[in-house]
Amino acid sequence: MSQDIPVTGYAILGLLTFGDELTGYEVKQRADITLRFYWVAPAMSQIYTELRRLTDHELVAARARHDGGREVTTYAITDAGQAALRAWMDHTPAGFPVLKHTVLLRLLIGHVTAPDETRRMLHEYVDELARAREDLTGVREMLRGADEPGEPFRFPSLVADWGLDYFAAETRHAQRALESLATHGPGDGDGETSGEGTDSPA
Amino acid sequence: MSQDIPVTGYAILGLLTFGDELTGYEVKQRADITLRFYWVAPAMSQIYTELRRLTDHELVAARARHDGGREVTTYAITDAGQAALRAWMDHTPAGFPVLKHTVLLRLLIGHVTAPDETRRMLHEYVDELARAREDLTGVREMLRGADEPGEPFRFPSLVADWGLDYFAAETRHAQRALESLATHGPGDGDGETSGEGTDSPA
DNA sequence: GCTAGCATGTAACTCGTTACATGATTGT
DNA sequence: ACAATCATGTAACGAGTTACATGCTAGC
Repeated sequence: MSQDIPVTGYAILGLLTFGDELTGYEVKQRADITLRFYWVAPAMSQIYTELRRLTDHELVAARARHDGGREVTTYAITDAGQAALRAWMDHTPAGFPVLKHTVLLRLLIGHVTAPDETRRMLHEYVDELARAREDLTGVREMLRGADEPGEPFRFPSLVADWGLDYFAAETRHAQRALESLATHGPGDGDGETSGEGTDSPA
Repeated sequence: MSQDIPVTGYAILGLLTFGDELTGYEVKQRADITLRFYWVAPAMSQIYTELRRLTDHELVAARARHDGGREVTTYAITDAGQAALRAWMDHTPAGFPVLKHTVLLRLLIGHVTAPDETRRMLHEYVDELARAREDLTGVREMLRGADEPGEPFRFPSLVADWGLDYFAAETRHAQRALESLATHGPGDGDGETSGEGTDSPA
């Protein structure tokens, strides 16, 4: 029944399972600190579109509130919404994650540009990874105190830890690539060519 | 000049920098073994659309051939295409990779379903990762013999190694999550709760 | 008085997908 | 002969983006 909800719709529905009743604006804020790391940070307009669709399907209930004199609409998940979310979790395959890795895409065709350019790109990526780790660490800290089994932020904490490990791993991979590129920089051609690119890390 | 080419267009352009002149069909095959792991595996129709656009911009040259009696069109990158690709590499930021991680998305809201369901999902993910590693290992083997600095598959090899490490890391992360979930399975509540979720892997 | 943040939407557009349609060639 | 693979496209559609438009409230 009603299979026509995009994944982002379920993601938003999921954000509404953590207790509170949120405005579209607040949903966006939550998405920006959680979803953005391993799903997407949907545009505001997309949030409202999705909330509209979920309301039409009666998976969320919209309620008009008065915050001061201003009209705001808050959204809460309904019982039907809980059921639909669970059905989606249990009966549709998760599928394999999709990586749109712009850095790896460019590294793949590194031969079309100067080595320095590629190294610069990798260094920038390492810097951005550091920033991402800081941000996610901040989020992780916010979850402390309610991250034990049975507590509300148990799963978000699991995911945040996974994400932090992922960023750490990416940093290592980028650094390894940089090392591999550094041994053949400008005015540098010899040294042992046999034993540094095949660490066999598995 | 002519900034209106989507990233997938540049990706295809990049595939054409490895020497040969390819048909749309062959581009698709190349994309399926390389791009699919860290970018996308574009649909055939998308490949043709993109080749059409690149031809219009004169970044690739289409040539009608006769393979037997059948008309086939092969595409080769032009000098302008080389220049455009290099300009894109050097003057547009790579940006941060986007992860559409369906497994993590579902893990985030693990509290809406049964623990067994979440564990099943993670086990399936581990299985799929194993298959992906096999596939990518096969690709990696094909690159051997031309993966030294200066050789054509140097960068693709770097990327394949990165990808293999990434899959290995994901497998570890999934297994860690499984362990963390297993300690509180049905009819199982003790064991040490203090020293297994905070390995601090950095 | 002004700016920044809160709050909600519409319109145009692009990328990319699935479904459909066609036909030739090669191997069994 | 028949199926699988090679090869090329069109059409409809969907998800998500940017740009635009509006207005309120709180703090400086």
